[in-house]
Amino acid sequence: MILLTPRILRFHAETAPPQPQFFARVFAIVARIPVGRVTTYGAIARALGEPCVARSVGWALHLTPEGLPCHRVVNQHGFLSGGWHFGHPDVMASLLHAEAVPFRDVYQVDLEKCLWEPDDA
DNA sequence: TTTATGACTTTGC
DNA sequence: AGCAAAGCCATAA
Repeated sequence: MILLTPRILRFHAETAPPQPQFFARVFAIVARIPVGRVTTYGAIARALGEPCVARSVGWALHLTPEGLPCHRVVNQHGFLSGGWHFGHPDVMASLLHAEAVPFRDVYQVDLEKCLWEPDDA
């Protein structure tokens, strides 16, 4: 289940940004990433209909609620950019290894094999 | 309100 | 193929 932090909810309630529940959309897609697969910020952004919000997607993931498989989100090169959020990329790498995600390098997954493109439809 | 930053992407060299 | 610069969006200060 997707959980929005009180701060985010309050922000939406007060300012009503042009992109309603932008975070919720990102979170929903991240939550739909199958086990053993990973996706990229660009793919998520594209699923949102805005290919250029990749950066914002990373921002949203910064506020990732607990229970969201944010470790399955990597950059276009397959690097565990977000791994640092876990304290150490090895933590993220371990999570991905546990899901049988093919690695191209120690901190780089093989997008050719495990890339999952989200479908917002 | 304006400026600066970021878990990015794409284009150009 | 690999490195550098510009662009885009949302957020934080």
